Amino acid sequence: MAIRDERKQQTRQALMEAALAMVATGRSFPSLSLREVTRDAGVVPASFYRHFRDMDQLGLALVDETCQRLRKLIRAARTTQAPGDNMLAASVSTFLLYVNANRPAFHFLTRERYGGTKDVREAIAREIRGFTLDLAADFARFPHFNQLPRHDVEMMSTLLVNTVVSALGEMLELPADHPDAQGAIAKSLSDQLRVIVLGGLAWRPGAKVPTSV
Amino acid sequence: MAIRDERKQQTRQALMEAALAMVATGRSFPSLSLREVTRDAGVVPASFYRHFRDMDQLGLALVDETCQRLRKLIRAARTTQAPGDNMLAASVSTFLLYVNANRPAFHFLTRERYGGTKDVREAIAREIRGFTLDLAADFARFPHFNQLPRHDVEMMSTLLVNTVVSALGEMLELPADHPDAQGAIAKSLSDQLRVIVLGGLAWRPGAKVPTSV
DNA sequence: GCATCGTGTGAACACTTGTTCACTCAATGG
DNA sequence: CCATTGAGTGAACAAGTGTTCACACGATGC
Repeated sequence: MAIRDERKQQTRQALMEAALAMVATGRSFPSLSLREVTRDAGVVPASFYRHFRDMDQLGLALVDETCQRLRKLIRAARTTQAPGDNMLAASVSTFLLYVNANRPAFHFLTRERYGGTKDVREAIAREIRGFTLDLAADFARFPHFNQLPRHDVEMMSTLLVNTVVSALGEMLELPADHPDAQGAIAKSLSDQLRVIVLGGLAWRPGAKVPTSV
Repeated sequence: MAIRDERKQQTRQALMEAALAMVATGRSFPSLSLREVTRDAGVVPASFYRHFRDMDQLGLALVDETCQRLRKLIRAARTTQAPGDNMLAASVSTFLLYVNANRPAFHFLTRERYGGTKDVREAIAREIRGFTLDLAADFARFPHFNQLPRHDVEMMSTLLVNTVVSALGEMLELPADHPDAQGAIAKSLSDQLRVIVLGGLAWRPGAKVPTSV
């Protein structure tokens, strides 16, 4: 019962990787055709239906699997992370290593975050939110922040994550091997994160922000 | 020489609005077909070529025109903006009004920022950068910030703009008339902007941020 | 008033698309 | 060992695609 399933997963993987590779070269996922994907995967179009009902399902599977893989990696990295003064810069640099090691996956997520179908966008938003909450939990253990309302800490986590995601988008526009420009982005990103942390330290809950909306 | 050009601009506009409307309903621009657009615009496919060489050119024109329009609006709003303590919240609320009044345009820009072709992405990035520099110029006139290096002020402007853009993306996922959720986003956004400003006030240039990348 | 210009037309083209179907034939399990 | 299962095949389909062409016919400029 092994060989059969194994081969099936193999072509399933081929389909997903073909789609991922095409997105990584600049195509947008919704513009990929089923036939293109099967062609690149070295399989006849009809075989596609043995694995996915349609392209939308492929997209969802792609989100799930790439997110699952990234979550594992990030979780592993976070536990081996020694807290300290230059924690930010260190986190940034390991994050950039991830990105370069998983460019196609990040490319796909970045493009489909707003570009994909409703289901895909929601799946990605859910993943980002989950990651934000994890970060908030970590963050809420630090001196000043453990006295802030949970809501405020989440607000700042969201801000941090958004900032990282923006830098990610900027990085993916660069060619893969451009260390100078990547270094500039890294510097800018860790400066920005530092501004946010400084702001968080100066933050007092519920202070003079008129909610005039 | 008036009537002819006028009618031409009219169908050109129809083509652009048709594309914009389709993107606003959730389609991604690269997946639109030339024939679909002409059909929605009430024109035969061959007429398309009287206005654009191909769909890519339509996309670029769409970026240019929507950005131009938005820039005018924003510039007008900025000059009528009285600086003051709740400037942030006021800016946020007028910004949200813009977004709701120009949903299709913002939808298009948000989706194509990472989802479009290289040319389109670069055009949008250029626009955002231009806007960031404008904001930095404004910002550099305030007490504390006029003593920071230009580079740092731009870094913070970028951070502010990225934060607004993230909130924008979140807003566009909501249905158009959902004042409660929009209010929540507005509150969160102005809190986040406040964190950044607080961080900027606490920022000292070149202070203990190790560039270990 | 008349020749010219140019937007929009409708038909035609060669292709690609998603989906279906009956089929092969190796792995599976009793 | 032999019947069954199911991943992959290749052909066929109706429908949609981008692009081209000669043509119509009203506005334009002399």
